[in-house]
Amino acid sequence: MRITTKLLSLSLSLSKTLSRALSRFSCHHPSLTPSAPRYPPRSVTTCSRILGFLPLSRPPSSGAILPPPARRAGPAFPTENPASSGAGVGSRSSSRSPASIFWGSHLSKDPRENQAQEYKVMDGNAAGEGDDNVDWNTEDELEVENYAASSSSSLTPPSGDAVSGSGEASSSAGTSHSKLFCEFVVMGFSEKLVTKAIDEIGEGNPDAILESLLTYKVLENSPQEQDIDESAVVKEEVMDSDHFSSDCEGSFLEDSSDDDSYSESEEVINPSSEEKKLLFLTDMGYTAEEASIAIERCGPDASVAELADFICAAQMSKEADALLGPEEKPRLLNNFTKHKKRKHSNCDAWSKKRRGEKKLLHGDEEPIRLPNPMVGFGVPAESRTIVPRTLPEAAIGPPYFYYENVALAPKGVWDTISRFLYDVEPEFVDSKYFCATARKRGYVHNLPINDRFPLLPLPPGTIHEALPLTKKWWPSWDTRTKLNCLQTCIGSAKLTERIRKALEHHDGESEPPPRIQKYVLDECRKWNLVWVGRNKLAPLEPDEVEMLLGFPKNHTRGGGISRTDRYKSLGNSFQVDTVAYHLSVLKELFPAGINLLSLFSGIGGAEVALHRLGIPLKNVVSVEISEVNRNIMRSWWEQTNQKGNLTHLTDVQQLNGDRLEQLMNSFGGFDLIIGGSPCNNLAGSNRHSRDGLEGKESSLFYDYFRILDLVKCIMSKGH
DNA sequence: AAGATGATGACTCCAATG
DNA sequence: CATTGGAGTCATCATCTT
Repeated sequence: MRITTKLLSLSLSLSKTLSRALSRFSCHHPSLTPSAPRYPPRSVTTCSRILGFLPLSRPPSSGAILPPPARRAGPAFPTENPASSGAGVGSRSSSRSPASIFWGSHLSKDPRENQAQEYKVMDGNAAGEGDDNVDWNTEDELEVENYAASSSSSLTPPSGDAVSGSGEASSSAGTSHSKLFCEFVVMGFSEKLVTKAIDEIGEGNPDAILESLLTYKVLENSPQEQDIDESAVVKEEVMDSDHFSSDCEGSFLEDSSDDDSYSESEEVINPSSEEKKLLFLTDMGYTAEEASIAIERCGPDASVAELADFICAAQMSKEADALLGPEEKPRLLNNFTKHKKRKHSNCDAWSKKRRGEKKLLHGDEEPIRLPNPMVGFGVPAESRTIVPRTLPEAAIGPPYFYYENVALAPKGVWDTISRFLYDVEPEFVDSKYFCATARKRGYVHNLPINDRFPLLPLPPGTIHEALPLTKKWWPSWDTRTKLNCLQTCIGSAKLTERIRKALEHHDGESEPPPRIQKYVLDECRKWNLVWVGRNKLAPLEPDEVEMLLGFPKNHTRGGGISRTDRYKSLGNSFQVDTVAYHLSVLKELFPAGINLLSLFSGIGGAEVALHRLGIPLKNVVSVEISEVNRNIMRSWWEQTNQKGNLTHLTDVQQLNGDRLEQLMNSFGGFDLIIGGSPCNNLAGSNRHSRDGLEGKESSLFYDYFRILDLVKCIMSKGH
């Protein structure tokens, strides 16, 4: 029944190694530590494929580092999701373009196609007049003055604080290396090996160079067993990748349409996600056979990480068969097989097993835990001394980056996010320490954390301060002082009517009976209701939500935006004061202003935060799928008399290296890359599709990483 | 067509309890 | 240490109404 500890830790460490190896395949990731379990040939192949191995002939800069799992899988399953409904998912949703079914087609896409969806806003001083409509107190003082179009600070912040160029790429690469060289380095080969290979073979034959590099890689690890087998696998998979874009296309489409024909059947829990995982695993370099066996054994609901675990474990157990003895493996397989019939993912047994695994681990293998209290590296009210953190070298900017998502994600999600984002420890913060509403979020960033300061004026800290008119009607038995998380839906009028009737029934008494109190308070907490009259509760108005989240009043109002859309956009947004506190350290680093790449911009929480901090926005490239949200931000941009340039793009998936390089060439690179990718597949409120990081929308996280890593690469290449 | 409404649990953490 | 119950969560869908 129990899996042996040996196999468990083996499997887990392999999974971790795999993920680390994946992460490593950017020019900023340090090499695997010598002590780490080696898994090189597989990793090389895996990552090479994920990197878009085959188009060696393509311009290096156009290469995406890591296609998200859904990129190909999404359109291969013609669900009902086209752009129209996709846009409704929320401010950070992103529809899948059928044209982007395959990486290859992506690469060959005319960059102008993306440009066509883009429009330029407000060049220079052509901004709209007055900011009278904007309603925060310090608006006037904060308006940026004396804007000088200096680009001197665009690449290197003046302070040496956290800036120590990313070692590997800048040390020997310099600017003299060819694009080919850079491409191989990006793939994860050491500069030494690449130099050696190119010297031996010359630049004319990339395929031969690749062969050599793979050979070196194998030779490097030859003292250990198993490598002979693996080298064979490498070859095979290189071949696979050669016809990867042509041969597979048809079959994938056929398969998916077949699936679709019985997808309505209730026995099939989630065929498309199964297929997705199959594709993802084959992308990772496993054979289709391995992948489908894993899915069959682990069940249709196993995560990709679990499936990878399984395959690794199976491979290792196969190889270690002679050593371990024959009775161990069947146990392992049996255990995994048990999960096949589970109706829901992350079953208890699995969770317990995982928990058990983690207990066996130590040191940095600990899973990420949420802090209690959730104050991150410090909040304004708290005067504890901040321990200076040490960032992994690969994480150090430029550029700075800042990533956000819900703190209460399913287990393992933050471990994955952290691993991809250069092993930076997430900072979990509840906005209730900044304002009158809770908002538990995780932030992964490489910003300095000393000398932060809060936005002024400080926002109201309690419900009564934020909504003074409610104080009069607030009963003593409602002890809330902070609101719960503001979400995308509000309580209905019918609900508040029911509550009113329940309360009126006990109007003569001094207090309603405990049962009624409990009912009312439960509903209040669930729907964030506030007291607006005798026995009268009401959901928050959109402008109250704006205020609580730190946006100017009427930020989301007007211009054809419906009330429902306002709630939705606001519910998906940053809490400005919280984010601004973290970003405040940029003010002295970039006195002349910053160039900003804002992914999943939504209604512009990042831009508003920086603006309120008094940090001039020089060049802002904002990517946002929802037209409604783009309109909101464009309107804000004009109303606040911005002096910089705003470039709006629609789809993060279409932002490739070419386009990025083109944008960066025009103003010298980004100082900050900020974004919170879609949370809807992670959020607890989602009963329907809480699929984790591999979910349809939430998997766009990998695009955040892809783009961030591209920018890092482009910037380290030097312009 | 857009808005309003109600129905739809699971997962995770944590404090209290035994 | 294991168990239990409470609390909270950037949501989605079908259906009805306006």
